[in-house]
Amino acid sequence: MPRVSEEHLERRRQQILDAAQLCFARKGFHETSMQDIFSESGLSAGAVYRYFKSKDDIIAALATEATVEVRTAMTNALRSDPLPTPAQLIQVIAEHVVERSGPDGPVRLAPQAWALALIDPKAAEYVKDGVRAMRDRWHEYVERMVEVGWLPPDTDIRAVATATVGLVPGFMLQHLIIGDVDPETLARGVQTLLPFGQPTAHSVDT
Amino acid sequence: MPRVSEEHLERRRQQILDAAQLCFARKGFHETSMQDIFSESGLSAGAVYRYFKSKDDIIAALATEATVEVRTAMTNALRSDPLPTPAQLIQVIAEHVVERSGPDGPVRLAPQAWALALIDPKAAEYVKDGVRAMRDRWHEYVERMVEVGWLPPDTDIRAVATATVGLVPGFMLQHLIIGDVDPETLARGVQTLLPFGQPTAHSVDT
Amino acid sequence: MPRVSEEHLERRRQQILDAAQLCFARKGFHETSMQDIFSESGLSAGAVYRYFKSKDDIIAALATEATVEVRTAMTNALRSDPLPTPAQLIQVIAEHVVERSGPDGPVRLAPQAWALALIDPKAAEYVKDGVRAMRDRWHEYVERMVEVGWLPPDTDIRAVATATVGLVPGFMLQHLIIGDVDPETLARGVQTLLPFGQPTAHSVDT
Amino acid sequence: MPRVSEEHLERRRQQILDAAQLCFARKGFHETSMQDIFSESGLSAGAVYRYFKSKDDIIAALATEATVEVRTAMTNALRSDPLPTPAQLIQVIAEHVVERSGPDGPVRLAPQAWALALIDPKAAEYVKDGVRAMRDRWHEYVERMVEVGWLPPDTDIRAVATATVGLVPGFMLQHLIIGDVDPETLARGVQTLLPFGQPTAHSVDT
DNA sequence: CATGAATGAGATTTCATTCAT
DNA sequence: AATGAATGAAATCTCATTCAT
Repeated sequence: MPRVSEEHLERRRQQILDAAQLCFARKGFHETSMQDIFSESGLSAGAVYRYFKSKDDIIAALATEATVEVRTAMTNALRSDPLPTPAQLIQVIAEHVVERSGPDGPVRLAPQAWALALIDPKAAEYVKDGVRAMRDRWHEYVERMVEVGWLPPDTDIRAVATATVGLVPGFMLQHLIIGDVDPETLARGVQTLLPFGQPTAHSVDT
Repeated sequence: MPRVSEEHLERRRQQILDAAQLCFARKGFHETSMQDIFSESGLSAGAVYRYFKSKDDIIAALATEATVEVRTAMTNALRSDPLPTPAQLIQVIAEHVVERSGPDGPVRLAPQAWALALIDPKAAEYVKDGVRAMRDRWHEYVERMVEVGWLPPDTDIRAVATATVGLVPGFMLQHLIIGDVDPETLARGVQTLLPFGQPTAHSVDT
Repeated sequence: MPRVSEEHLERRRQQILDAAQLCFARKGFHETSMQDIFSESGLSAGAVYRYFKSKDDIIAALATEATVEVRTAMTNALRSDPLPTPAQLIQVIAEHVVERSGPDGPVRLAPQAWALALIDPKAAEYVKDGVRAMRDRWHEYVERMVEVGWLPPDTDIRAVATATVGLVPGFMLQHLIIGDVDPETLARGVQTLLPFGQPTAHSVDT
Repeated sequence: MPRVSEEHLERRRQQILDAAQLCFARKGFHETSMQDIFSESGLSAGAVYRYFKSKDDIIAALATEATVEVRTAMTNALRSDPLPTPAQLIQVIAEHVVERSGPDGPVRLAPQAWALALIDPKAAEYVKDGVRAMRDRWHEYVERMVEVGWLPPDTDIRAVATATVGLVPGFMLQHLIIGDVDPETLARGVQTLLPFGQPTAHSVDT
């Protein structure tokens, strides 16, 4: 079936990634055998290995993508005008997370990628990039918080970004592992702590 | 009626767990072979299997313990008098995390346990307990924040706990994966966001 | 009725054999994959399989050729007039061997063909032919040795040919595997043992 | 079955080597699968891999041994008193070769080892050692030939050893591949060429 | 005539676990 | 109680070959 279109090749590649994502989300990187991926994709061993050099290659491709959409959602949200409050921002992100957290959802790969990064130096590279990218978004957001006067001009922006970056994995873990949290609750909690954009903010505190 | 003392048995058991923890911290649950544990512990296969029914049993024992000390540290801190500010509290916890995050440290097991929980229902049970226990501590702390007037009486305590619980895994991931954060920075960020116990709190906001 | 010329077909065939010979000389029959041959020849799988039914076919074609040139050299030398001494003959052959023993040289296929012949009955056929052809040359040479009076008339020609035939593989193995022998040394050794054509021959022996 | 005797371990090791030798002699290194060795030895995969790190390890162990007995036979023969004639010596060796050349005989591994040495640098090491050891024996023999006056005092011993060393592989190849030669014929041929210890030696030549 | 994507059997090796000693 | 030899299923990956285009 040679001399196929570029598009055909890309479709095959995606077919494999889709199958692998389902398998990984269900069984994890290690417990998923290549045979699982062959079966799920409907392709033969040789076919899969034509598109990916190794299982690690497939994992790398997916682990890199796992949180891309969530980050994109965050980027869009934080750049909207007027600046969303922290509660609004986190709610948008949390909703994206929930949407992609079903039994087969790509978000389930994120904790596995974190675990992998502690073990495998190759994986550490790209997982590090992902986490850093997330923190960069928060950094940008905190800058804008300063701009609009929600935080003082002398704010240590990096320090604040470091603190806030935990909101997303914190929600992911609670959602994926315990499963009893929802974006609204999270947003309400954040609004209570960071009552920007509300007249009653921290009134007790004064 | 055993020939050896109860104490001897307990010591052997701990010997195995210590060895396994080092191995797991270095290579992860899956990449660590039982042989690795035999070698590290200096015991034979038969000996290890006398104390633990299976590899999963060892993982369960360790994954349960992984964050126990960090939680204890948190419990102690939040019950001290006067109530620590969020920044003080998180700094104490983060310092405990850092201390236990060396190349062999038990904290490295936590992300692996999270990943495992998504895959293995048995593991999900005890990991869930661990995460819930952490959230319960935050719940208790938020209650006290209300008591001392840092948050309004009608605060949705559960929602705020849900939000704050991410601070610790957020820091752990940044520390373990990227490695460029420290407790002081985190505390400063938290102090900026939640400026309790400081006269200048959110003054920009009014 | 082919669309392309006979010459084109032959050229393609040779192109494949040339590529395969390089691969086989470098990596051996088994370690060379068909993909290696595709790459080296610049042809596609389909193209190669149009000219050769199987990998074994290519091996057969090359293993047959491997020592043809060396045998031709021997034939020419032994038929020259006057009859070369054994030392002269072996030196000519050894020089041909050395010339064809570089990293990619066809002589490197010979030991592989011998090994293959012990395993594969098909290969045994043509390798047997090659070895027999070599022995026939020696047979012819020994006949001429008798003719010129270097060996007695009642010489068991076949027995002598059997003995001498080892000189070439013996040199090949030492040259290919150890690499510290040269045609001159070999010739000197032969001249010492079989001092024909020299006045000092076996003077110790008389 | 632990805490077994040293002897038991050695027996197991030999059991594996014996099985592997049969397999390799019959099918060659590559065509023999590890499964073949498991079956032939009656051991499980795990058992075999306890004693040998890899298939290459087994090959190395056997390829090293393949010609040891033949070399020992040669050593014994050449050191006997009085010095055997070349014909006597080669006949003894050839008989040893024939005895060990049956369908399962270890001598069948020698050509395979030669072929392997051209491809695999690891194998080249030990095969080189084997070939060199063989040449050293011939070197020793040629020295003694000089001592007893069969060759002149100014003989280039190394050159002569280089020439004679081919007698054994030459016979092996003819015997293994064509199968129509026998030690007596070979000895007769050598006697004709190197007529030491006989009154009629090279009489034609004078 | 030529392409090269696809096949799928089969190769080597590892590993958790058992149990005779 | 302790040993460690043995098991054998399963994992990843390769490769000669085919055939639709």
